[in-house]
Amino acid sequence: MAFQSVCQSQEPVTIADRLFQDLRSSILEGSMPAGKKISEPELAATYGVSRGSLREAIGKLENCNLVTRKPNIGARIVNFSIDQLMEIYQIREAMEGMAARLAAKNMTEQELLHLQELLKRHQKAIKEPGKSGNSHLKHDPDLDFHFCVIQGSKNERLVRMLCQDLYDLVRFYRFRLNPGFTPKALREHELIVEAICRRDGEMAEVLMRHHIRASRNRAQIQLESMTPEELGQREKPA
Amino acid sequence: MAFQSVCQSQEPVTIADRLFQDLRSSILEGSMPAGKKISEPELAATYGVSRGSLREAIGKLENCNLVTRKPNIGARIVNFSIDQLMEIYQIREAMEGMAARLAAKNMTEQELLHLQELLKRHQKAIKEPGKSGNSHLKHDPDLDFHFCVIQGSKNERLVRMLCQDLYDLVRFYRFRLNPGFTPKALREHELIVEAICRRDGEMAEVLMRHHIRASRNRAQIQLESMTPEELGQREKPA
DNA sequence: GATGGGAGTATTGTCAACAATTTCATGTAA
DNA sequence: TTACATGAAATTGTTGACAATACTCCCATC
Repeated sequence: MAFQSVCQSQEPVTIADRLFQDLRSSILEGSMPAGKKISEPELAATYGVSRGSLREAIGKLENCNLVTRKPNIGARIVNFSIDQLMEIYQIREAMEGMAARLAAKNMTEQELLHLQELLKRHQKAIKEPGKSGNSHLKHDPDLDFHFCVIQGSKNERLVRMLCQDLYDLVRFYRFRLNPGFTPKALREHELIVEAICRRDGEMAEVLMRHHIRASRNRAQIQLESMTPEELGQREKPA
Repeated sequence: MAFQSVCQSQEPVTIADRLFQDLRSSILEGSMPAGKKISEPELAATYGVSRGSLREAIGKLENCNLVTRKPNIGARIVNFSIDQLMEIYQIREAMEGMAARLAAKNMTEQELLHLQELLKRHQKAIKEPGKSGNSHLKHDPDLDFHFCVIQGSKNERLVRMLCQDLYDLVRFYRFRLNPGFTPKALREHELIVEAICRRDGEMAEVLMRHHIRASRNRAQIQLESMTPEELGQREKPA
């Protein structure tokens, strides 16, 4: 049960849908330069579709916060700053804290087993650093864990808001960072799972918030030591 | 500084924008029946625009969670259940709790004065119940208060997520409810403002979460005593 | 040399027609 | 009577052309 497969499960039935998913992947993977202006005629020609379909796809990307649009001017790939990333961490702290609280209350026994299973795999993976060299690019264990907890909240809208809208942005940035999945982070995951399994929602929320704050600090330290080039900030300001 | 004027400030420059805002108001005010299917040719004719522009507006409404769309089938005005409203309260509890914490840290002295000013007006208004008969329909003091705090968080994305995406749904439902602005709620507001003015973020968050939980309970009690007709659930299921 | 205006180009917004899909109604067979 | 197949009507998805707006480059003026 991969992260992507559940959150973005509906396969494209319409041209605009397929375009949307293709463009979304390209943006998240970084093959479309951050901050670059989108030329509608050019992109439409590249993908061999009409401008109308492309515009609809761009509209969806705008909803995902992956592009910004100005009337009569055009759309740009997002290129958000470290400050904006920190804003997202604050929001995640609040929402995922709540998700952990709800998960402790609402997860089924089967889901608890699945979560513990996941944790064991991560524990094993982190002891064998050979294989997990760059596999995090396609399958991030940290995201898998968070997604599992979020799903467990059983709050449909919370799941949508986090997985669809917010985590795209997380992945957008994470792709440009080193894997944030350290032994320390794993230990935090373990404590969260323990609290959830005890059905201790209060503690699960506290621990999840602590974990996300810690991740935030780790990311901030890492980011501040990087140059703009390393960050892939190949923006082309207007 | 009205709620609407700040959160949805940009005036329509394009036909699709104007359409979007018109439709959004119609849906929130209830003049478009909840759950009703949208007929593209019919609506386009009503507003005297092409289907293309209408479809773009519908796309924006979908992003605001005010309509749902299925490929090759069409769009429907949302008609969400009490359970879904409760989900939204949970999300608000988490996000606005964080907003209150941040507001205590980041609000300027001037903003604090404005907030206290607002509170005084509400205190006065609640003592003179004559005038505030149904004025809450257009200018809800409770929403004004919450908006003021959210703005004070200085977290741009948090503001957008709450004001643009989530509060539309709150207003959608609130329009069908009695005014939730009771003396009890006002007292809760007072306590929150006190904490924010003391720059006590921890306490502000606790109080805000308590307030939203209490609002949730008040709404739930009220909703459970209402018939589907009173709720305006004039849905026309597929 | 810098600034402002204006024609020309390119891009975005809008529209109406065409294609694909779904829905509804009718008729037939079990 | 019910169930299913079939075809017509309506609706949505897609496209290319036209209109409106923004950008660019050049030239005149200060």
